[in-house]
Amino acid sequence: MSRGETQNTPDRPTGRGRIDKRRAILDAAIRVFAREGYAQAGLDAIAAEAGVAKPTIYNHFGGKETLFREAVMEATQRSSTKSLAALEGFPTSHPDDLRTELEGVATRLVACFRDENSWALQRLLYAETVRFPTVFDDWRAAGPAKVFDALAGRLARLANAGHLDISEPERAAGQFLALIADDMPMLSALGTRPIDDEALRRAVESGVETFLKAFAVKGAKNEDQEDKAAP
Amino acid sequence: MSRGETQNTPDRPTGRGRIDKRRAILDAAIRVFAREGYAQAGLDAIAAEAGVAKPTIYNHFGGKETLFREAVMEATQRSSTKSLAALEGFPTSHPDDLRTELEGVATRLVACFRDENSWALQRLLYAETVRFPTVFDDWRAAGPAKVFDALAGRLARLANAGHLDISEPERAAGQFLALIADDMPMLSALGTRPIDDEALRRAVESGVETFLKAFAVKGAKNEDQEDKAAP
Amino acid sequence: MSRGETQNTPDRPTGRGRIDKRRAILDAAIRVFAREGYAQAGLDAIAAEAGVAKPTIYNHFGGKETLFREAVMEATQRSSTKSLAALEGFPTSHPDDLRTELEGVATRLVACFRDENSWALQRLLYAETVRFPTVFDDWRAAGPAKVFDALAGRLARLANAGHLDISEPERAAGQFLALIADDMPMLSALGTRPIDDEALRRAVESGVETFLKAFAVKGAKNEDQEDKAAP
Amino acid sequence: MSRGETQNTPDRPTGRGRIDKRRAILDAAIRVFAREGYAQAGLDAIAAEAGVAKPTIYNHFGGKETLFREAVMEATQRSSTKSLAALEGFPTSHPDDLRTELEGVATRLVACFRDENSWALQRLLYAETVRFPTVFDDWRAAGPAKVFDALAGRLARLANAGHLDISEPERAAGQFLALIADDMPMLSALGTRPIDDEALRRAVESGVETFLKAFAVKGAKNEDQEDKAAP
DNA sequence: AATGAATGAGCCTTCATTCAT
DNA sequence: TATGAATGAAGGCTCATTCAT
Repeated sequence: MSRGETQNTPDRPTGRGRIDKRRAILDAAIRVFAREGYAQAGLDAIAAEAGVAKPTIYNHFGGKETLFREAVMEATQRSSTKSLAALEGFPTSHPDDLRTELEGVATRLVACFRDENSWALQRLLYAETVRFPTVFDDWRAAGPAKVFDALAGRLARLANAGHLDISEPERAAGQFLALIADDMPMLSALGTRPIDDEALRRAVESGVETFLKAFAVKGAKNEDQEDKAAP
Repeated sequence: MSRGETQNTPDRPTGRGRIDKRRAILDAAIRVFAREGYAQAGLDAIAAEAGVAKPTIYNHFGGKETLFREAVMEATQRSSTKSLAALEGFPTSHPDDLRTELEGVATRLVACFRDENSWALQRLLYAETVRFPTVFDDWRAAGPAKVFDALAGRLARLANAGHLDISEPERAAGQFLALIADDMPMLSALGTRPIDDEALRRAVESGVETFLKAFAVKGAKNEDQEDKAAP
Repeated sequence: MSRGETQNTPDRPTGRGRIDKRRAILDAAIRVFAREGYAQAGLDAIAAEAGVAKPTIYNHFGGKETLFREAVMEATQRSSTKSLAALEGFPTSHPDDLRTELEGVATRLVACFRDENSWALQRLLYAETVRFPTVFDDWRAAGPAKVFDALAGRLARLANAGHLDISEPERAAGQFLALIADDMPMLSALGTRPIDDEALRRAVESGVETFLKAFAVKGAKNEDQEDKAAP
Repeated sequence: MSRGETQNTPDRPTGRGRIDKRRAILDAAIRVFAREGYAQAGLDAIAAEAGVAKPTIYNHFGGKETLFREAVMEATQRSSTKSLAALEGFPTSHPDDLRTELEGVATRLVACFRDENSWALQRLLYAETVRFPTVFDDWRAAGPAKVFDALAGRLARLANAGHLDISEPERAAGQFLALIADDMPMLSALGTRPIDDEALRRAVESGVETFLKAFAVKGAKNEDQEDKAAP
């Protein structure tokens, strides 16, 4: 429903089969592209993994490049939806414990970023933006930009409500993301190895800590800066 | 030291040709690999761009994979050397104006990161770490790890001297880098488009600002926190 | 039997192309392999001679080695069939004139051996048994072994009927073949030059003569040993 | 001394080194050609096995083809010399026991034929006579023809002395060789596997037996045809 | 709509040969 | 003389794409 194209009469089994094949091809394509890269990925492998014949891919997508673009956008949709969901409920209407709330979003976001699908996109984009510049733009608009805007908006709301001392919400959003997630590529070898959960948790916690030290409202009563708050 | 790199003896043509060709091949290889990716890069193109015959590449490197590894490490070396040089002289023995000094290193580091060579490495690593896991480890050890350690050491020295309030220097180094450089991939479309100088300057400045708000020594006399210093 | 060989249904173009191409490739392959040897033979040449594109060879045979094996076995099959046919009708139920009969089979067999196809196999096997030992075993089992056994059986029958004085039929079969065909490699420069028909005829005749001198039943009435039979 | 070319002053160590290298190259060449075949054999491998640099081969032989020709002829010389030596002393001046004498030569000849060097020649000639017709002629003249003639001459002498009943000595020589050696290719898989000694011995013995049955002088007193000689 | 078969183009690699020392 | 270095040519194999069914 979110991104269907034709899907005219879902009750017709004919249409279903076609949809199913299209979906199977896209799924196989993302996997193979992520595993092999664009140039190395073979349509043979994709066709085999999708359980269809090679020409069927051409019937549906016209060629390798279009398949790549559509597969990337499909994965972007999935990834973006998850990330936006991670922002739901933040901030609460009464952000009593801001640190806990920030750690909550941060943890949920990081959980999205560490998803295999997300890394696959990351690697494919780094690898192929030179050859397919528009893919990057489409990805940014459908993925990171949405998340970024949503986060900035929420931070702005918190600032307006006097819970944070932020003058440029977009800058703050970027720095928040940087502080909680910039370690991940190194921790996971660019997404190719499992991340140590504990190390990741500490990095997130520490990122939030730094963010709060920089943007917390000074003299606020509900902050847990007991270690530095002198009477 | 046995087989130096530069070895400036232009009077002896013997052996020079070999060194020159090797170097020409490595240079061409990085360019072509960065432009096309590992799988898509053709040894034909590399040979042509290096001005040598294809078998010469095999005489020197044995094959495509080894050439890739050596080219990456060569570029890593260059990149790492530049970045380490950017850290030279930081901090000065008397860091009177810490903000200015931090902006200095940040600006110099960011200048390194925006270098075409650096982006090429970044893209190649994201693209090929799945296939060549050891390349990632070698790169990290010879590049980012060195810069990271050097920066962490310098921050630790500043903290020990009472100029910064840092408990975990390595964490602070990571967050410093994140704050000043995390924007770059998006600003430059993963290194494929020229960065807006002014936008980059503001991002660096803002990153340093946030870093200082989080790690500056509270109540210090030489800090320029006049905007927040309450009377 | 599931996928027959000839399957004469020229009205159904479906699938015929496949069979035809496969056959054309095998034919071309034997020719080129025989002419150039395994290593020197190029798949380009085979494809051109077969009138197909190079990848078609890979679709059908998977690679050069498999193509070689199948081409050799195909030629072996053809050769073996011919040789076995040459043994048909020998001996007749009433071998009145044994010399004439032996000269008949000998002549027919030698005609098989001098076939270009047979020489091609011979040369390929001598050349490549070092590299492909199993090819030799397969060839022997499908070719010479069959002919040899058939001949030995027929000689045994003649011996049992009292027409020849043979104690070891297999040995006699080998010696018969040696006597009638051992000259051929030298006469034809290992199959690379046309054999002088008259020389070959005399060699066969002489071989049979010697065979008979060694294995004819002494004192038999229907032998034409009038020249040596002393009163 | 037999086939030296330059070899002006063998006392000069300079000349010795040259001779040694030439010889080392020839030895390596025969080995590699025999093992790999002409097309597959690499000059790299030959140079490495000979312990010289590749251009040295060109200095000595001019190219791959000439090296092949000379290596083959060198091996032919060796093989031919051995085979001729096997004929020495046959027949003795008083051939009392002809069977034993024939089995002696046969055994000695077969021992030559089963030599690795001899098989290498055989395989190379079968493989390359199509491409190098003159090599075959040179080989035949320097090798088999000599042996054949020598054997035919000796058989003729025996016939003239009344010890054998042979009208065409050359034909008899060919048939003798065929009878004692025609089994060898099959027994040894064209020289690629060790021959069963006992099987070979029986084949030789049986070949001589057949030869004698065909060419022994009838009614001779010193023949061991006790099984057939009726009083 | 889906597929088996076929293909033109291209790539990695190897090799016989030559050049300059 | 002997060699390290370089190269033009060619070979085996793969792949994205199309045709006919």
